[in-house]
Amino acid sequence: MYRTQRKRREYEARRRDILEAAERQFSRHGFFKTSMAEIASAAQFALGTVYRFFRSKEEIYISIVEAKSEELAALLDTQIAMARTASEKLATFIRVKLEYADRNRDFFRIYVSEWSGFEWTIKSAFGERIWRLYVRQVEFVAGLIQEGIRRKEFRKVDPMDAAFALQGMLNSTMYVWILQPKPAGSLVEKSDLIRTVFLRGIEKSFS
Amino acid sequence: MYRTQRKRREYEARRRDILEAAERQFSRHGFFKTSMAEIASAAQFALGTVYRFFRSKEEIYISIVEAKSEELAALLDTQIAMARTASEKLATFIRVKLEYADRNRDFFRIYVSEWSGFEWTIKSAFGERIWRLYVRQVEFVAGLIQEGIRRKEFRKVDPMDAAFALQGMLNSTMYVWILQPKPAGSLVEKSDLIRTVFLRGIEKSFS
Amino acid sequence: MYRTQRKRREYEARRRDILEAAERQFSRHGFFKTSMAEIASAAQFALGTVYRFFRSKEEIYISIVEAKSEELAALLDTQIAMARTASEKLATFIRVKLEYADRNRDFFRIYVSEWSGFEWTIKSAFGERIWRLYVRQVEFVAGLIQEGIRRKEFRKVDPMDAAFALQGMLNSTMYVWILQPKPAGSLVEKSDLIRTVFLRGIEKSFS
Amino acid sequence: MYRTQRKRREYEARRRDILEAAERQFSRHGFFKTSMAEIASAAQFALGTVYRFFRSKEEIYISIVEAKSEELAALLDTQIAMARTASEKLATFIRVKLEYADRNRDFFRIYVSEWSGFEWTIKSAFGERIWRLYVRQVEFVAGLIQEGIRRKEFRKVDPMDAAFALQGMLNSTMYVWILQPKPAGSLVEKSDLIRTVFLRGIEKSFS
DNA sequence: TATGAATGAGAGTTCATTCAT
DNA sequence: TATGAATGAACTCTCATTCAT
Repeated sequence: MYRTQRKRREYEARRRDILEAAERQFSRHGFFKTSMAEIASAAQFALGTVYRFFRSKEEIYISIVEAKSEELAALLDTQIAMARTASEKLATFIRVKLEYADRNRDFFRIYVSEWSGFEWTIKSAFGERIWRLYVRQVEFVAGLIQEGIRRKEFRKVDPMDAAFALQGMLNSTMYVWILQPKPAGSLVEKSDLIRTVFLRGIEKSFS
Repeated sequence: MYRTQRKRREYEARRRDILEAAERQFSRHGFFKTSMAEIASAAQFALGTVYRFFRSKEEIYISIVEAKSEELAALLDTQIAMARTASEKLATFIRVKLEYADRNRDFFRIYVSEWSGFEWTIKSAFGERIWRLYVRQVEFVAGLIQEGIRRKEFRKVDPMDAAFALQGMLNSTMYVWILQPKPAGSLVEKSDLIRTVFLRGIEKSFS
Repeated sequence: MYRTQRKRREYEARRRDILEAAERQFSRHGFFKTSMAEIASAAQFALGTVYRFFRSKEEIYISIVEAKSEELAALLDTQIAMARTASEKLATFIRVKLEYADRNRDFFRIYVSEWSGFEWTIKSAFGERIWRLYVRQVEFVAGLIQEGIRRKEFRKVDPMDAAFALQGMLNSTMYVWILQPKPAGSLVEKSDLIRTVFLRGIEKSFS
Repeated sequence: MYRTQRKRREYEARRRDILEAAERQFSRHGFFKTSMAEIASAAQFALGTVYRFFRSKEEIYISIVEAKSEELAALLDTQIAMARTASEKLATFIRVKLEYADRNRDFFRIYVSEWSGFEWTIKSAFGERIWRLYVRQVEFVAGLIQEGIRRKEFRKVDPMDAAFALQGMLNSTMYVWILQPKPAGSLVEKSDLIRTVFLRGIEKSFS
């Protein structure tokens, strides 16, 4: 039993090593220009070993996106639970997402791609899984907006449309920051602007 | 001279044919999954002929982006010139860009990629040209915002940050619309939401 | 038109070159141990060039079998047409097939495999095409036997069973001869035995 | 001593388990398309364990052929010893071999390959061992024919040539039967035809 | 100028075999 | 002794680019 446990832990550790190496390579050269040989070598494994953990390159890519999405989702759940009003919840969402991107710069190189220009080049089954993850997050935001409308905090807007717009502001902001070779200052600094613009945009009255 | 002119016109026509064919293919299968043979065949040219007009596949890709960017820039210049206040100018910007995306759905499959997840997979020299095009448009918007601040229409926000945020809202909205297999309704319908949210977000007082 | 004709001829010539090289390699090392790189190199072409002519390795294999099968079938038709009695026709069949094997030793290394141990390792679609070719030849022989029975030359035997048995005698004989590193004497010499044994086996009376 | 004996028995049992599993897999997917992992898993052993019993995949393949050959040889010896005339002995040979194939359909998928199209794909040393097994059986039959000639039962034919021809008839018949997805009737039924044809072919006078 | 056959580096993936546990 | 994770050479196939015609 102990032995099985230990084996399992080691397996998970190796799997994580590969994912981290792949994340690094993908973020540097993109999905298509990163070869399995590069990933293996960056993870300090033989090529064949990588295939013990992942069926294909696409499987690696999607595993990265899924893992990070779940981590972020958990983070959001915890933090947002502590906010009262819908406005506060949205403000928390904005801040936590930007903080997370700040700490996971490599990954967000890919995550931004998640919702743009990537998935139709990948076998549709995979593309779909990623798209679903994205939509889930947007729906989560739409729920917060909906709640705010019900509570008369926000004006009557289409929650999904507004949620997509907010995601766009965040992603665009993140993207700009990510592309800068030497990012000047932290990404979190930008959260003020986005919060102010978006909340003023949908709130009924202003503080 | 006349003959040279005609030749030049024919050359340009062929070049455009190839770009249009490539645009179609790229938008369907993505940059990496589109082969030069496909482009040539879609443009009704021999493979070798394509190479008489473009040095490489990347050259084609960037040429598409440049051509469309210029077309859109020209359109924006004309239309915005007719607006008075900064608010009106931004509203025009939002409307014209969405209208243009509406009419160029194929291209925007790629254009959205322009500012996300694509360019670092392409030789940096090319990536840079595309990035510059993007920044130029953002600077154009930042200029409009700057002007609004000067005229006391807008609150004091960082013009570039605000401009990037607006681009993000637009791109995100476009992206969602583009991904729908059968786009329900026109993209222009969404311009109301974006205009309201963004302008309310940065305006000093509200109409 | 002339140019097209010439191109076509050159295309066919290259195609034949590849088939001949592949035949040589297959017969030496077997289907699975022969790599496309080997075939290309033996045919004096670059690896990619081979793929201009054949979609896959299996496509090459089946093309060889088909080409030879057709050649042999044509030969049999011509020669058998000149025989009168069913016995003479069967004798001709035996002789022509052995002569053909004598002249196409390399190929028959593969052809014998055609009806043994090979096809279930190959994608069934291909296996089927080969199996059909084999059955067609057996049916041809069964037709000759049937005719002999009708003419009262042969005893009443199941024509297909008898035809399979004859093919077996021929293939086995061929196989033995093929496997000998330095074949002692010609294969045709063996046709006397097979003819005598088989015809005595099914004829009503004996000359 | 007892303990050693038991160990030996267990060793042999494991070895046999592996051979049986391999036989099943080979007959289903062919030699090359069967992986060692499949064999191990089918035999309910770990991959590494298989290598404790057999040096290589080829070693397994040849071991199967050898085991079956010996089993068949023993069977033939016993049964043929009970026959008197050479004709009867040959008839017994035909019947026993077909019966054996009937009971060992899986194996004969491979055994037919034994004498066709397979061995030159395998390292020659192995191919030779198999070839020797085959020749030994043919020589056995040739001996029976020789005896028949000496006893004036058969006409003067080349015993080896005739033996190869008989093997061919048998193998071809077996092959056809094996390839049928749902074998109609038993293989033994076909022995009448082969016996009649072959014996009439070589006998001096007819019963 | 236009062509498209030829090229070959490089991709993703498999699997027989080894060896530390 | 039994295990199965690790290995990496070898495979089939793709496609951007070149260049003789």
